[in-house]
Amino acid sequence: MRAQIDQLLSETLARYAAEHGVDESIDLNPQLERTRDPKHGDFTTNIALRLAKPLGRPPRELAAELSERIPESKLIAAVDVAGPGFINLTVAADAYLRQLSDLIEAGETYGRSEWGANRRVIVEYVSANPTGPLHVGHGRHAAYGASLSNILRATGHDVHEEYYVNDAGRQMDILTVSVWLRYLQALGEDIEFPQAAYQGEYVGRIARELHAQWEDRLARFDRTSLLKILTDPPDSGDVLLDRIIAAVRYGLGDTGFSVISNAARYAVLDDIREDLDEFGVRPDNWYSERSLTDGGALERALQRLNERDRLYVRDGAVWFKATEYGDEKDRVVVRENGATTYFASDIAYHYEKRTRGFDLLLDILGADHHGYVPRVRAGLQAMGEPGDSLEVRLVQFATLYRGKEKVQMSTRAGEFVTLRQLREEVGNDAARFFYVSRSYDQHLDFDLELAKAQSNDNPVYYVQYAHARVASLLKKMVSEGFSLTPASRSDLRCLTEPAEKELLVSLSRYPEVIHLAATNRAPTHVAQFLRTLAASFHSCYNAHRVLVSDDSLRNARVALARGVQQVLRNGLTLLGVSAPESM
RNA sequence: GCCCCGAUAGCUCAGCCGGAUAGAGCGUCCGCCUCCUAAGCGGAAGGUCAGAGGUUCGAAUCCUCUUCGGGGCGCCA
Repeated sequence: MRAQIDQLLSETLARYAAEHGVDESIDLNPQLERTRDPKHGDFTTNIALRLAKPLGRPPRELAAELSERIPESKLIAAVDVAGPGFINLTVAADAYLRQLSDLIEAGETYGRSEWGANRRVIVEYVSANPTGPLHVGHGRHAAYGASLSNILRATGHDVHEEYYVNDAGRQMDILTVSVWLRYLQALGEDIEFPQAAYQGEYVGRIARELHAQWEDRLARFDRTSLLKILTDPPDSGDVLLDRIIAAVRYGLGDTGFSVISNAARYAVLDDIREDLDEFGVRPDNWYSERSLTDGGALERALQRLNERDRLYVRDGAVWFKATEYGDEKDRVVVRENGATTYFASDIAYHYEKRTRGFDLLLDILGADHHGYVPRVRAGLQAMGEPGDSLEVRLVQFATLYRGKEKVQMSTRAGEFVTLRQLREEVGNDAARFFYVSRSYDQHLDFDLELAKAQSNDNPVYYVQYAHARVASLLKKMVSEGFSLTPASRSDLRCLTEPAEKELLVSLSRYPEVIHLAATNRAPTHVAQFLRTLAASFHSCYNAHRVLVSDDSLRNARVALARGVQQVLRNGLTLLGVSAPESM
């Protein structure tokens, strides 16, 4: 609806510009908006106000001249000039009724568009290290990334969802020795478990499974030097861990070490996969960082950078000339000890995404990565890819509260509330909705007490209830012997109450909301819209009986209720929230 | 020191590309079920949009500075 009116205005402006020889440099975007106050009609444009100065005309006169040139359309019932020079447009009542019929006809496809023109987008999100269960912060990323992917898909993008598995590097080694030390304890060895190692309960569980399978065969080597490290630890936890890693790797050999490492990784990844799956989050692909090394992609990427003269050696390390692409400083890609950095993997990974044919690489990252963005973009550019093929959305932190008290979270210390715990407490629907009810770029305070209380504070029930109410209404209609007769245009003309008009307007806005949500990468717009729509529905439902004896009026109101139900369901589905038939 | 995010009703937050009288929920107070689900609805009270400048016909919205919060700045990932 909005697009059609936009078109009318563009024609008007083009016509006016041609008649008066308007300079081409002047922005003729009509800036069409929905009105907030029904007294101002349905749509308004400020174009006369904005053009008044460049054209040297009084805004109200200009508005009047433009109004006269708006083409005849059965969409528009009235055009008024108001206030300082707004042009207010009143949409013909029948246009809304037509929209309602179209909506019911379109069903689950209502709101979809081809706007994205099949642009290939890869959305990378969550990508948590497989060193422990997902916590509440990851849940926000999961809900956001999955909902955004759905919205982009609904607006005609070719979307591929991916989870990048950071399964290489030191963190995995720390997990490995954490498991191994617990395994030693399972064997009955009396050792001090280091503070710096992973404390979580799952570490012990993996260790016990290893013990059951391997008995003592993963500890058959001389452990005296290792035990000495543990009984007389260095001050730094990191140094301690490095020594333990070296000692365990030496004692077990690469093969033995990778038995532990693989067991730990698979156990944690399986848990993450299952957790996300239950949360309705299902990436199309899990991309292993190790596969970059094993498949040679990392090596090839570094080689390519070298061929392009973007690397140099200093202090025994290999550096990438990130400053040449606007980064603050150059960055290390190969450390003095010969190990490649996480950043090196990321250059290779992002380049690899481009070679898979994606037009847009959309990364959903934590806000703590903001300093990281320029260098990844620099990496892409240095590889010969356009810098704007990378788009990064930084999700602000979710802070957890228990009532007034902030819950400290640290993966390594094992002090966290897991996503799974959260889901079990508040339910998947509430969690999904709650996570996207705040804009991704704002801090989110997640109060467990409040979420656990299952009070009416949680807006998901409110929206779902509206959906269930319609379902109940339709059942009631059948049990009272009314037939579901599609409403004719003349039936629909019975919808004359202000509350009904408000609903019709709301329903016609839905496609615009989806479009806006896609443009701004903001599923929250959908969530906010659903709350507003549900509120309008509850209000209307309370004021006007649907199952009245008058056939025309009943058919019309049933159609309106079905329209509401359809839009609620479509919106909830995009957010990964169920639309229950009864509550 | 540099960078990112924020400050809107007692609390938690919406507020689109700058637009007409700044909204909702919770809480408080007063009402509504012999009637389609009361997980609902109606009404009342509640505001220096952190502060100060600036741009503009017009600023909660854009720019600058200040204050106060949250986070980040590694040959970690």
